[in-house]
Amino acid sequence: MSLKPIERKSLSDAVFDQLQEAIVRGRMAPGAALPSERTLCEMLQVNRGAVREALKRLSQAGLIAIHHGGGTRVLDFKRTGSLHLLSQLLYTDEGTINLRVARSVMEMRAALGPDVARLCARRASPAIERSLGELVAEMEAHQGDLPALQDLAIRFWDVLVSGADNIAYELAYNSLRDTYDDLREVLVEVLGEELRDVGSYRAIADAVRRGDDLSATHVARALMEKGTRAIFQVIAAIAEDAGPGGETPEHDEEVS
Amino acid sequence: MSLKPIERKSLSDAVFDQLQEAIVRGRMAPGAALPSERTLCEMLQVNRGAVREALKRLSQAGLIAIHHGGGTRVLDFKRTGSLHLLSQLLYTDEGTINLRVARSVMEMRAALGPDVARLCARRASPAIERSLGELVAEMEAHQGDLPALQDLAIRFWDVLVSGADNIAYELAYNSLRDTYDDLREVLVEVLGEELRDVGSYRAIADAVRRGDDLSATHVARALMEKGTRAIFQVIAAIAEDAGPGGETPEHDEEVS
DNA sequence: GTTCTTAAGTGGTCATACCAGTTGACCATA
DNA sequence: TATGGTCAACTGGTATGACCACTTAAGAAC
Repeated sequence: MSLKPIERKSLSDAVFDQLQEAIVRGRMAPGAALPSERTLCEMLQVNRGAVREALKRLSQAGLIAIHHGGGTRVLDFKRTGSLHLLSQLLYTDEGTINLRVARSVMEMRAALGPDVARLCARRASPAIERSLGELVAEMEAHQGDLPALQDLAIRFWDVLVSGADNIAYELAYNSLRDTYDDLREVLVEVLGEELRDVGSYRAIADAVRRGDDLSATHVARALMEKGTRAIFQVIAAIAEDAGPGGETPEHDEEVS
Repeated sequence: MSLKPIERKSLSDAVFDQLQEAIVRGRMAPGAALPSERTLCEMLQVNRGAVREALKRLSQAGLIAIHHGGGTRVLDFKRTGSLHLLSQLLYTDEGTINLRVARSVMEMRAALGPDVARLCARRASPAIERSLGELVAEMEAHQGDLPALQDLAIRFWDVLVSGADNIAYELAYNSLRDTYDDLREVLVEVLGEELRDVGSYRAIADAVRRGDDLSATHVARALMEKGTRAIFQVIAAIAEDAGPGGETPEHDEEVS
């Protein structure tokens, strides 16, 4: 039997989640004033410390602005938020996936992936090259086992990103991977063609070993285009289903 | 006369800053145990609430992991941190600029910029198109005034990013812009050639209006390459200065 | 040795008091 | 009218002490 660890949540975490959800979902518009800390205590039935811890976190996340003596207001997270918000934005109130967010993630992946491969080919250390080779070998040993390939592909990119020696890419990748992780089961089939293309992963690993940045870039681009195309087809199909009229989702379309 | 607002800092902010600095600078290695909350109170001479608020924030930022009853440990922020850390990483202990971080930011800018232009050309609303046109007109009216051009260029990208209708790009851009803002004075000269190229901004705005995504992409790429090349020359020169041996900084080189 | 118990230490929660900054109404003065 | 002063009523910020919940490891019991 497979049991999951019990997930515990501190009070301040619960307060944070509730407020973050309200803000990110737009139930509290930018500029709106939050209730005072003491009022929140009453509404949420917790002590002030828990509320303050939550508010401080929201402030740091760029969701609210706290002013000593002057109240607390909601910010426009699209202007002040950071990438880690992606995983919060991915799901809608009803638990369905927000297609616009999913599309955004795939687009960013497609834009950064080739450049990650390029930089890795230029800068990778022997240790990185070896790791990539081992991962590809494992992929070749798991042809057909899609979930295993997905897992290996993620680890492949973990290594590739760290080999690119670009801290901005590493940090951005952390957020993208978090979001992608939430979509794993959904995407394993959609991205099947990309995941099964072990030859391309091999080609990237080889290009990195040779220091052939041009080749690494092109292979990576072609590889990611497979997945991107597949995703966009799915999105278009759902959008068509929900309301015909355009090839892209005009508003927040969803999929369960 | 130009007076700046007095900057105040709450105790928990001060605690947060001190700990974040220690972690990000590597003075506390990943896996190391933090002192207990009560110990930190004594060391920092503040009450426990302030310490807890700071620790909660560090936890959310992916810098530490708090375990109820089991202590608090430092995480590897390169694996768990988010993009907003960039602005913290930009400066070294001595207040000099970390060239590897600066290079990372410029590389990410160069990778995302053209795709932002592409998506904006595909999806921009008439309001966005008009904003871009107005900004370019202002640029043309300020030829030669480099600081003004820099300001307008930032606003140009603000609009372009929001027009791309990609939430991931918007959030990532927030962090990049924060980091870039810290470098404004330093970069205004280095990026002079890029900033003076108002024709390219005009071309992008026009391409967006026409919905010509291909043209928008190419012009944006060419535009950013000017700046990227300039930056890399400066970095190479400094690296050469500090210690000859390679065209890229081998370790954390710095510039005041 | 293995298992259980227990004490010490950790983070989590709570209540209360008071300090510090902001706001707006009101008033005095020029 | 307009400027500045005063004050009361908010707001968030800090402090303290107590207790609860959980983890860990040392020691006792088998």
